[in-house]
Amino acid sequence: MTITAGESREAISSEELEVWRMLQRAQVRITRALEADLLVEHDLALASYDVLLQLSESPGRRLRMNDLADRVLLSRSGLTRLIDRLQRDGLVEREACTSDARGLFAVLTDGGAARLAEAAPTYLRGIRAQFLDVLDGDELRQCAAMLNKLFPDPCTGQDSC
Amino acid sequence: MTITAGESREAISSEELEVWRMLQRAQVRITRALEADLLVEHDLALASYDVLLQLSESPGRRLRMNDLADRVLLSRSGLTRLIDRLQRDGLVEREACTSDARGLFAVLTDGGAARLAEAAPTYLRGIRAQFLDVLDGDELRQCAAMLNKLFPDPCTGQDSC
DNA sequence: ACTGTGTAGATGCGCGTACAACGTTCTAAG
DNA sequence: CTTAGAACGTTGTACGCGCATCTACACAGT
Repeated sequence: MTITAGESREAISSEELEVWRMLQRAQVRITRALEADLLVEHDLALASYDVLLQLSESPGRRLRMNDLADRVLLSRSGLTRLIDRLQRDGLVEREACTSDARGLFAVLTDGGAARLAEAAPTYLRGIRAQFLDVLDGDELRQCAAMLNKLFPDPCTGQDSC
Repeated sequence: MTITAGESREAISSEELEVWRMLQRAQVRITRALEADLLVEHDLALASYDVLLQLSESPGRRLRMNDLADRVLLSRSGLTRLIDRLQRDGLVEREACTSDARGLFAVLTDGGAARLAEAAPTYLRGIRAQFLDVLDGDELRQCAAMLNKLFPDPCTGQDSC
């Protein structure tokens, strides 16, 4: 393997690989535990919870489908189906966009807000148990710093309408 | 919506929540980029790569289905189907366990090892680009320390036979 | 108004996964 | 030896996701 100036051409040590593997395992493990709790206690998938949460934090409890898809890390088609289900369950409604006939808002209903409020304690408890409680303040700060480098700032959402 | 819809012992600050969310986003992002590369360049899913890798690192290039399922973070049925596919493609073979007629080994074939060797550079390059290169040595050490707390003792695999 | 390019969502389809149930085999108690 | 229960792996089934595709609409240039 050729070595040029710059670190990116160096071989990867087994320690580095191990860090990566542990990261994967930890993330999957935490996410599954969290989702299982939500599913058992509130019959709510993690993706659904995220959608409800994003909507609840948005002005007017509404978001364009496109913007929402970006925030929830879901494909457009995936979001369409998920909103279908949430709408069927009465947690969300679709509303046309007056200034752009292509656009559609997903709007959180009162029922959806209530359901979110119900589930929030479970969610927060899970995060604390699986993640936050395990780390101290310094570690959390270090973690935040690393994440900022890993995930610069893609979410400059532009809302139209 | 406020954070404490229900009562937790200690409130979770929005910074903490934000760290968790970024962790989720970063992990999904990295994993998808990695999988996309593997798929495009070698027509190999990430889960398949992991199976091949685990087998290649195991004595005799073989592992019991159950042990393998644990290491790859897959359900038993999921692993059955995945091994079906890998076997169909000639990358893996099934072999009976002589001392336990219930048991089955998944065995890496020469073709599977070759395919793994082919794909490894892509995998390693992806990890470097998405993860390792972004962090410096200190950060990597901090990350390892945190992960050890989050995921105390992952792989205490006991091989039978 | 007309046409071409781009964007917003929805839909057909195939794939991969998990859950539950099943058959087979191992193990221990009687 | 017999039998109950656990463990291993596979199969039926349903579900969620993404890709490619489609329709409807927007906006610019002519």
